[in-house]
Amino acid sequence: MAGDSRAQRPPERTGPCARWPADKGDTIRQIVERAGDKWAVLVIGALENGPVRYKDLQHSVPGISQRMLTHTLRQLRRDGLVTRTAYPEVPPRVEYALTALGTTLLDAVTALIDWAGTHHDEITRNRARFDSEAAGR
Amino acid sequence: MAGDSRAQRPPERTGPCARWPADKGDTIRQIVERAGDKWAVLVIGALENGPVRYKDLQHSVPGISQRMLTHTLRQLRRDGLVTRTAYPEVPPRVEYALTALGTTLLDAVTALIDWAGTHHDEITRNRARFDSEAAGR
DNA sequence: CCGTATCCTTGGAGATACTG
DNA sequence: CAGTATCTCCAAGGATACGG
Repeated sequence: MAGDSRAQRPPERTGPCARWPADKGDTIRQIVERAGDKWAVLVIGALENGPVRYKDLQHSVPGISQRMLTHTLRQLRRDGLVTRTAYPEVPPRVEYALTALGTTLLDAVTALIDWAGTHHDEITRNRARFDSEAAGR
Repeated sequence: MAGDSRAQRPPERTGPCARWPADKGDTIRQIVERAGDKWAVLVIGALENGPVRYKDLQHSVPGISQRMLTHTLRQLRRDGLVTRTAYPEVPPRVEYALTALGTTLLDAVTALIDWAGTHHDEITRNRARFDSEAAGR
């Protein structure tokens, strides 16, 4: 009916894809993407062995800018993955640490990194082959 | 006069952070980021139960654009995670399927999704608390 | 039906300077 | 020392139209 020439942008949500819980889908995606976020993963990794100060984090995660460090820490705090503790001293000292929840995420991410490490060579070979076939052929 | 007014992006690599293998670091990161890539994960999930045609993938992954579907499939093929099979018929038919390697990645990603599902409520609560504290206070 | 090529918008992310 | 505010740039991603 009503021949809508141009399907008017159905506000279709990400949709019931395959297997995941559709209701929580949005949040789940955000969380998974956090695990794929370069800076978030690096920061979490840097906190592995206990509390670290802001400044030290900048050194532990070399390429990161202040902006991104602050931003990432805020996200992680918001999700309850890290805690922030400010000591009322001079000079000011602030320490960040993983929560229990954060530690479990680190474990999950570590599993993924292990997978990547295990198949690293195979994937590199696959890419080389694919590229040469695409180019040369 | 070589006036590089603006420090020209030192090609500083991501650097020896924390714990991962520094040599393979770059590739590892790319692979992990693939697991955090929304579309890649959704496409892989859609391929879980055997080969799927291009057109059907568009429906299985609702929000995706042709551009991104094609692009994602190309990446996944390049890494050797999916295969492409074109049947010389009319109308043309092309099927994509997970490789053995792709299946193992799906497992790893599924673990992460499970983690997200398990802690979904807790994280949602954390966020709500954080936001209300930040705003109200 | 299966893609590729093109245009265009948006926000992610770096550099810099300033405040508590 | 620990952050915030502001500017800018670029590339990821959506819409669209066309080619095989």
